[in-house]
Amino acid sequence: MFEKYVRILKEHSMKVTPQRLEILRYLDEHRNHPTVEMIYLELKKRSPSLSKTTIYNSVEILEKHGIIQSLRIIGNETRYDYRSDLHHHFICKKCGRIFDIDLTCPVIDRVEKNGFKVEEIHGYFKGICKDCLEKEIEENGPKGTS
Amino acid sequence: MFEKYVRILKEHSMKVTPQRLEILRYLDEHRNHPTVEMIYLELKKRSPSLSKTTIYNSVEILEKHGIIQSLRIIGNETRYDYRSDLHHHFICKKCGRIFDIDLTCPVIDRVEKNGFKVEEIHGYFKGICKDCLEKEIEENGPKGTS
DNA sequence: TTTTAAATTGAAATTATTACAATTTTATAT
DNA sequence: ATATAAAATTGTAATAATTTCAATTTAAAA
Repeated sequence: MFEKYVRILKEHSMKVTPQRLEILRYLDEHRNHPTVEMIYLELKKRSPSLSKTTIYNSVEILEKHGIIQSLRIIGNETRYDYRSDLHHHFICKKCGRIFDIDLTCPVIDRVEKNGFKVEEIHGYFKGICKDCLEKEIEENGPKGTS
Repeated sequence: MFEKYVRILKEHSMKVTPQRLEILRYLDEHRNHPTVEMIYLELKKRSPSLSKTTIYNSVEILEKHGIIQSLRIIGNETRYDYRSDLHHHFICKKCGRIFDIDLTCPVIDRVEKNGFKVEEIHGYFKGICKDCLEKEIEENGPKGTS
């Protein structure tokens, strides 16, 4: 059940705690780029003694070890992504869902050509997702037929 | 002095107020991607009755009209950029300065090929800027000679 | 099993932002 | 120039997100 996450923590010489395992599992199984609040409310159902500070501490150290990644794509809250590899994000302005975008960034070279040493890239795309576009067409007819 | 900003506000049918003019001028002349707090502290020197709420209100409406742009590149605060055209940002992890990066994004097409309609792009690059890299070389010798 | 360093917890503090009601100001019509 | 109405500014209070901190508990090494 948790072997996978135990292994990850041990690989990083991090202590294995039930809280960290639950947080990792939640992020891995949901992939919904949740806020601390979302993780907290969900996990608190099964572990009523869980503290929100623990979530803050855990996501901080998990990110520091490069196990997870934080996002600041919308609103005032930080969101967390189980994936830590380089990829971008798209947020739908209609439904609010955040999608992972698997693209390698073709402009790093050009930025580095200006003398910058690039260590991280965060690409945030905002617009309307496929599903919401299709719904719009159903409702309004194709190409805004009025 | 302020004619430029008066013109911008009028073009958008926005009321012209001294506060808005000062905020626009500050953003235009500094280009340091300041937080609300930074704008507030600076402008308050000359206009002691200025309210922080006014800064929040103003940057909100200026952004809504596409006159300025907001950034969420580091920390918990929103930063503001006088430029509203499409460009990216680089933050130096050493000196904390934020640089404008003028690159057109070559991946929009590929994102849209996946069915998304892209309306905004925010590219955040993090690393070490040219100046800080050069300082490192001065201090440590070239290529980490120890 | 003991020990010790690290993690968890909950409360309090801090920081960023938003809400709101009273007052003032802008810009239009007179 | 003046009156008016709508909108902006202000200061305070409320909310929301995050951080700090000290006490307690726990993980894992000896």
